[in-house]
Amino acid sequence: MAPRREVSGPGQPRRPRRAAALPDDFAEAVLEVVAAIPPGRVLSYGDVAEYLGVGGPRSVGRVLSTRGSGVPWWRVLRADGSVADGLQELALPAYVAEGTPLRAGGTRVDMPRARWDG
DNA sequence: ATAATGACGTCGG
DNA sequence: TCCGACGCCATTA
Repeated sequence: MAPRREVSGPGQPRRPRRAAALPDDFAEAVLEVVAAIPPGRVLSYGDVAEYLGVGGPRSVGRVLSTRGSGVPWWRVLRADGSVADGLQELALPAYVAEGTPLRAGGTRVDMPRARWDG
């Protein structure tokens, strides 16, 4: 089936322009899932990876880091409900605004209650 | 090709 | 509950 791989054609755009060799497919899938998380709910990086069935938590984190802009990235955090340092300043207020269940202290999300069952 | 790094996860103390 | 160590996956030096 098929011809594939016409390497002789100079027209192949290729696009290894820069990094992000993560298949756009994967990146799009991640962004899609994140965008689907309703306000007040969250998912861990591992949850997203497990949901997609490929890659790992770190891969998901990389996608959000590189192409995270445009989606509610704060709804994806660590499995223990903590947020990467540097993002708390932006994420915590968002949780309060969305009514996301927080643990005592208000520095971590109450995962058992806030985890989205997509 | 190997080592180091990162928006992670799990285990042991 | 807090901290450190090791494992995973993909990218970069």
